[in-house]
Amino acid sequence: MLKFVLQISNEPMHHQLAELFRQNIASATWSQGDCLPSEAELGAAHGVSRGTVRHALASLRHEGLIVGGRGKPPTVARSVPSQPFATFMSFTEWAQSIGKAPGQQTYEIARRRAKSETAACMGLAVGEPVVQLVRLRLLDEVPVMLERGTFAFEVGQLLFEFDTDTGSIFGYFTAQGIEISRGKHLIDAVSADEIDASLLGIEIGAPLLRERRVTYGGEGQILECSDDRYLPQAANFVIENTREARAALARVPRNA
Amino acid sequence: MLKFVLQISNEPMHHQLAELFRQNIASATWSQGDCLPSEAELGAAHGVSRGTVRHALASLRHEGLIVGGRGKPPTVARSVPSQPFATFMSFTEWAQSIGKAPGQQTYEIARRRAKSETAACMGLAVGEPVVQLVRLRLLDEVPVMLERGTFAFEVGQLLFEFDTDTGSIFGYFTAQGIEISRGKHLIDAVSADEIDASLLGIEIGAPLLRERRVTYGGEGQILECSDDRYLPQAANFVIENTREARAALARVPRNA
DNA sequence: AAAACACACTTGTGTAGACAAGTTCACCAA
DNA sequence: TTGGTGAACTTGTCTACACAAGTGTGTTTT
Repeated sequence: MLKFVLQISNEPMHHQLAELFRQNIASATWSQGDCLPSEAELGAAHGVSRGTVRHALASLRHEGLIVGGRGKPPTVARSVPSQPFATFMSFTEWAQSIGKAPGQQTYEIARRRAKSETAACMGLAVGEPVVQLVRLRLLDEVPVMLERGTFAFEVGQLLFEFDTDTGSIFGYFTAQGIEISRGKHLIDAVSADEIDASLLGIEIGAPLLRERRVTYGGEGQILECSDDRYLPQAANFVIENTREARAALARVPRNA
Repeated sequence: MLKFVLQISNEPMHHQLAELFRQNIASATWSQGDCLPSEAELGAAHGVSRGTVRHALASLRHEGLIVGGRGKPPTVARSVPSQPFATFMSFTEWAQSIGKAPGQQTYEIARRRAKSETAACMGLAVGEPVVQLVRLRLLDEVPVMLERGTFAFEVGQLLFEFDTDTGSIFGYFTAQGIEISRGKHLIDAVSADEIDASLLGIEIGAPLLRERRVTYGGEGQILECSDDRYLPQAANFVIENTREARAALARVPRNA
């Protein structure tokens, strides 16, 4: 641990400390079950006040990475940090994070008038313009997921100036200054229909892990509604929850 | 808003404030998009320091309930709070929270020696004793989920003194003083096999939403590994993530 | 009318201190 | 040897303060 290394960046000190602590956990410098150094020790080591140390540790507690109570330092609850927002929201970034080559084949991109189901999801009136896309996603050239996306027209029209076969829409939007702030994901399972089966190379009726996502911009406006169908033998979702750190996670009943 | 009402409980003030704020959001007293009162106003209203208000607001930020930055009060990001730990971990408690009658039919409960796959999941040696259970779960008498659970012997043996047809194992363990501290959930999709199909009343090969869960005790020991298979038309998982609040959530590749 | 500036107010960061609640270990008495 | 006690240390809660960074509004200048 280098003293004062944290001052090189302009980031708030408690952010830098939290990131350093996450790295210590991910690299097994602090292993699962290990006690962390005391707050006083961490403060002395980094030249910050106890309050700043506590602020950083609070973030880790909220992520469920550390647990503990009064009288003894926290212990590492688990060794795998949660995925950053961008890694989860962007297939391309995720692929790269696991050391695989992302690939995409666009089967269609079209401007359309929203039908009733789409309009409901997008918070639009029926008939308003949207941009829709069907795209196969691959890892190391192997089909993994079929993506059906519907974009609000204001952002979707930008996609006609972007080659959707070359990479990440998330990344492209971000580069265009579009703020992507929040995602809501509904996870269920469906049978592969004819299109799924044909593009993913599987039998009609095979089970697919479906993620329906609503993506929100910085003002809370809906940017995208999508339906991503994963081969379950290729990708899954992992969620951890603890009694101490509420996860933004719920099991919900279906009305049908 | 009643001044000083928060002092009636022994809970730390910042916890009480956070809970009050969550209720304000859930009850739409503060609606999505609304600005919250300023920190100074909240502090004056509740007779606490600004630091305590900020501590409570930090919890809400970590849960993704509120967003915002310098110069103006935070706004409500969404109106649905995350599910409490116990509600997510306990089918019975979840059912009750959505106003449905939970039901369960135990098809088998047995003490066995762990086979290699089970041993690996439980962190045991092959051949060590475990308690295994197959149970159908119902909502308002309608089959919803088939649960296959494997319990560490130390806790699983208690189930032979409990009627698993009457209710919640989570609740029973808690009442027996067993601390349940953390859950790890892997979500994928499978085809219904013969047992699934027979007990859930569906066709062989129909898609099921599978949740494989590892449940940890207070010392980090594994209490249970389970395989829950939901009818996707009955229940799904909803997850929200934001750029500001890291969720303990990841998409992960499968090796097969 | 539009742009720039000043000011009051807001949140975010960081420090410091006090005290309560809890843990651990050494020492002493039974 | 075992159990109890006290001290040192730990974390958790709460308050107070200072300053930076940002927002919104009113006033002045162009």
